[in-house]
Amino acid sequence: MHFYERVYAVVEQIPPGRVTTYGLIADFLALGSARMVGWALNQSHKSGLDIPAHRVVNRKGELSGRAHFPGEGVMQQRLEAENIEITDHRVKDFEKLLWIPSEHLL
DNA sequence: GTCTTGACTTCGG
DNA sequence: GCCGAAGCCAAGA
Repeated sequence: MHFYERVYAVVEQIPPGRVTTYGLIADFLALGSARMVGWALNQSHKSGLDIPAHRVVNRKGELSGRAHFPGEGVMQQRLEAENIEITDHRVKDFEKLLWIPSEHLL
């Protein structure tokens, strides 16, 4: 079990309409570095798995990973499809929609 | 083997 | 509140 497989497991648990951050996932899995989460998700498309990576944003609620999606604006569209409002590449009411792994997973 | 590069975060100024 | 620097750690060159 590589660390990125655990990242996928957590990301898959994020409920639709909610978001979480790289740092929270890194902390919950004790990865020691939030960058590893982003790196893991970068590999996710390669794994052929369907990971809802659009629900993972940086600590400010910005869609920092949008550039790595297949098309332009794909990340935002997927979030809007879950009733999450995006303004200027940021999640509206980010703090309210924030889903904290440690409060829901063990 | 070292060096660079990040879908990041925190701290000092 | 906004920079710049540093810390972080796994790939890829």
